[in-house]
Amino acid sequence: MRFRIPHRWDLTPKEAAALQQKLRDEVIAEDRLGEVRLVAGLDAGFDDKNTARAAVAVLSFPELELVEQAIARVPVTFPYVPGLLSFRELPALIAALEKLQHLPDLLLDDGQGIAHPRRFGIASHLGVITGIPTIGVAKTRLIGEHGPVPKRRGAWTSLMDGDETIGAVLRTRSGVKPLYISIGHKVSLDTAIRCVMACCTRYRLPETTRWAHRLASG
DNA sequence: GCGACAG
DNA sequence: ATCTTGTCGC
Repeated sequence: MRFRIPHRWDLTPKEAAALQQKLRDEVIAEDRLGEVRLVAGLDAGFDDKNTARAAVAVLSFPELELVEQAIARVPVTFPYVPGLLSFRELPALIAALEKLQHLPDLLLDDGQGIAHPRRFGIASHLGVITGIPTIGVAKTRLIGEHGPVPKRRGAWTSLMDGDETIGAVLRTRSGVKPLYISIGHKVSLDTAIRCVMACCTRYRLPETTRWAHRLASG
C-alpha cells in the first residue's frame, strides 16, 4: 500500500499549525466504515533522539488475534510541540503502515483525534491522509474539561471544549484511570467508544495499542 | 506575565 | 516519549 501525502513535513511550527487549520475541514465526523474485520493499533517510540521507531499491529476483529505486524525506523526532525505531534510521528507511522500486506478497516492511534485545539490531532491527520476510518485513543488529556467518570467499566463522560463535545473520557477497566477517546476520521463518537471497548479485554489499553506499544519499544 | 501542555 | 525501585492494593 502506498499513500499520497498532500503536503510536506518539513514545516515550521507556525506553518504546521496553519496546515492543520486548512486540513481540518477534510475530517468526516460520522460513520463511513463498512464491516470491521481487521483493526490496527499504531504507536511510536524512539531509538534515539533523532530516530523514530513506529509499529503497527493488525488484529482480527472481534477475535483480536494478531494477523500481521510491521515496524519502520525513520529519522525525525520536528520537535515535540503540544498540538503538533503528527509532524513528529506521522512520517514513521505511515512508513510502517505502507509495509502491511493487509489493509486495516479501522485504525486506533495513540493520541487525540479532534479533541485538539484546531480539531486536527494526529489520529485525524492519519485518517485524512490514509482515508481509513480512525479513532484517537489517548492516555492523558490535551484540551477540554469533564466531570467525574463512574468507576465501572464501560462508563464514560463527555469531553467538552466550551459547549462543544470533542470526545469522551472512557473507563475501559473498573477503577482504573480512564482513556480519552475522540473521533479521528470516518467514525462517530458513539461508534468510536464501542470499538475501543470491543478491543479492551482485561487491561486499560486496547489490545491493538498494547501490541503496537510492545513492538515499538522492545 | 503565569500555567497548561497528546507523545 | 524517556529516565527508574520499590511498593500499595485487589
